[in-house]
Amino acid sequence: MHLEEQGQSWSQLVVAGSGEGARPAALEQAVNEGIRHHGLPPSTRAAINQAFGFRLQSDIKRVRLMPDLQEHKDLLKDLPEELGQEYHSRLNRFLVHLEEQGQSWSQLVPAGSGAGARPTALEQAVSEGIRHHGLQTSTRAAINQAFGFRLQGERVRLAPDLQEHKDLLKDLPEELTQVYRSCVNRFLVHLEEQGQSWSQLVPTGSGAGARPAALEQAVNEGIRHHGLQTNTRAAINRAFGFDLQSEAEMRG
DNA sequence: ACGCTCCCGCTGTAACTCCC
DNA sequence: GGGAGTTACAGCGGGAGCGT
Repeated sequence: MHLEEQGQSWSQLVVAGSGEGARPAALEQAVNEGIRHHGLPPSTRAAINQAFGFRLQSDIKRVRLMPDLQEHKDLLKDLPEELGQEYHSRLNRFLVHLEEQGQSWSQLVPAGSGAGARPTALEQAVSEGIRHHGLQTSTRAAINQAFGFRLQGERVRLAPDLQEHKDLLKDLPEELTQVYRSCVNRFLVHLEEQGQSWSQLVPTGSGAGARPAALEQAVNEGIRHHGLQTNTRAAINRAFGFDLQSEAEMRG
């Protein structure tokens, strides 16, 4: 019925003969739009997949969920039982990440590494993944807990160079917690590394409740692609009374 | 429509390290 | 020693997928 309301028909969207395992692009788009914008129930996609044996997927960006390498599958299977589901998930993500980088666990971890070990190649891969590829900070904790390793994070101490940014830090509200100060600090440093500055992104006079678009984009990019802590957005909102939103919120 | 599970992102506090 | 700054961690909530 939704299709007809849109002036469309099934045969326009699905190439004749599409069968088991097919993924008709036009149909996928129509289904996803119907769900997103026209109030179709989210299960519509699953229903169509079941009915026709298709493999339609959601249009939100999804990463591959399971590792391909047998070695990695085995690793996941043999994790200690008491490891929480959350850490299991982080580890899963990390192994997928490794494969995307063309690497594997056994390349990074010398055979026989046991409790207390600190395999350098692994440590580096984890830190890089966290800093540059959007892995969660708790990935390190997950690996440490699962294998008894003692991986550490990289320490950088940086302060902004621009006077503008130094002034900004000096004038943060007193009640702002240290964690949030740190996040704002890191963000300003990040901006400078990108050749940008606060005043380029934030229109003068932006006050409580504002949502400067350029700033929002810079923050979300920094979090997703440059390893800024996820608190950074919250920190900036607290510090300046802004109402920046996450990519997830904007999707929804 | 609803329940359940899995997976993931967001937030804020706890616990740590660094440096004067 | 203590303040400033950083990282680890836990809890929460929500989307997706699947079944009923």
